[in-house]
Amino acid sequence: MSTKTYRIEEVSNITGLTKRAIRYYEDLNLISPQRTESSYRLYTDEDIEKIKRIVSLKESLAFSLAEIKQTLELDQEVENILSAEMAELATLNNYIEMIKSQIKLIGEKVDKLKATGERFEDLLSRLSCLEEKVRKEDVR
Amino acid sequence: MSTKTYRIEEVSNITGLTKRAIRYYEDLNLISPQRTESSYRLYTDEDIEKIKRIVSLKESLAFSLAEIKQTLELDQEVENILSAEMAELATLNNYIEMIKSQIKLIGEKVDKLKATGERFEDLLSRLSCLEEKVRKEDVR
DNA sequence: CTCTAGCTTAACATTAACGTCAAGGTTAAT
DNA sequence: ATTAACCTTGACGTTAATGTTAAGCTAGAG
Repeated sequence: MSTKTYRIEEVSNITGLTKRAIRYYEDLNLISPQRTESSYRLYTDEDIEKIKRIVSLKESLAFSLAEIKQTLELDQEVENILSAEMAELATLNNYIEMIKSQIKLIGEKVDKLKATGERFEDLLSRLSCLEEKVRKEDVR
Repeated sequence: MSTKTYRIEEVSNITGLTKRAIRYYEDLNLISPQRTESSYRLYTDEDIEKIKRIVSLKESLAFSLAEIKQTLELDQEVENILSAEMAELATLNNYIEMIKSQIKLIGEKVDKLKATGERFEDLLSRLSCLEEKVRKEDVR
């Protein structure tokens, strides 16, 4: 068994979270790394996996109001262009790129959410199996 | 044209937002309802549609850290049950229901995100048409 | 006309999720 | 043994997105 452990800075680099955020998650009892005698936090690969799951769930956070505003504005601007049926080529291509990146972003969020959903689908089917089994034994 | 207007409380009931939130969105320039002479806010059906879009985008917000924690805990508890391969029927069915509701919730968020995505897909294809058209005219 | 319910702005409060010091202990290389 | 580069725990600051309270107009029912 690989018993390698990591200190917080390394974990920060691996997960993309700040050290502050990682400690904060510990305050919230999302994670509970071991400690050295001098109370340095030591993270295992398991801890890191858990943190990665947290990050994935967090990243599927969709929109702050500021982002919603931008989204609606982009929408509106494009609608204006479309109804005017004219614009410079450069402008058009600009907007096309912006919309493409929006679509990509949304797609990524959808994927992450779906991954979480599938995880639960899996748990559900396994639980259902167990339930059936237990039910039969109870009858017996 | 239906010129019906609504006062803020009505809008609150229709959209499920608090009056405070609705006013706050106005501060952020997400909406700009008309005003009566005595500066009462008057919302049109269009305003309400816009607010509904905002709500939809907001609801696709996936998880706060508190929710993430619950999600991970549920996951863990189910894993424990599964690995122990035993539990009372009532307990099992409880967890099955909890997981089902998680799955449903995630499905709803995915749907809302997808709706937003499709909206942009539509804009993109219309923009691309226009771009092509403009490009041809430019060449001419 | 009056009263109540609803509207307004303004201002301060709160919660989540961190950022940013500060003061001091630890580790490891030189 | 020293020093730089880590780590620790506070504690206070910040931003977004509201909640709450207050003080004072307004609209509509009776």
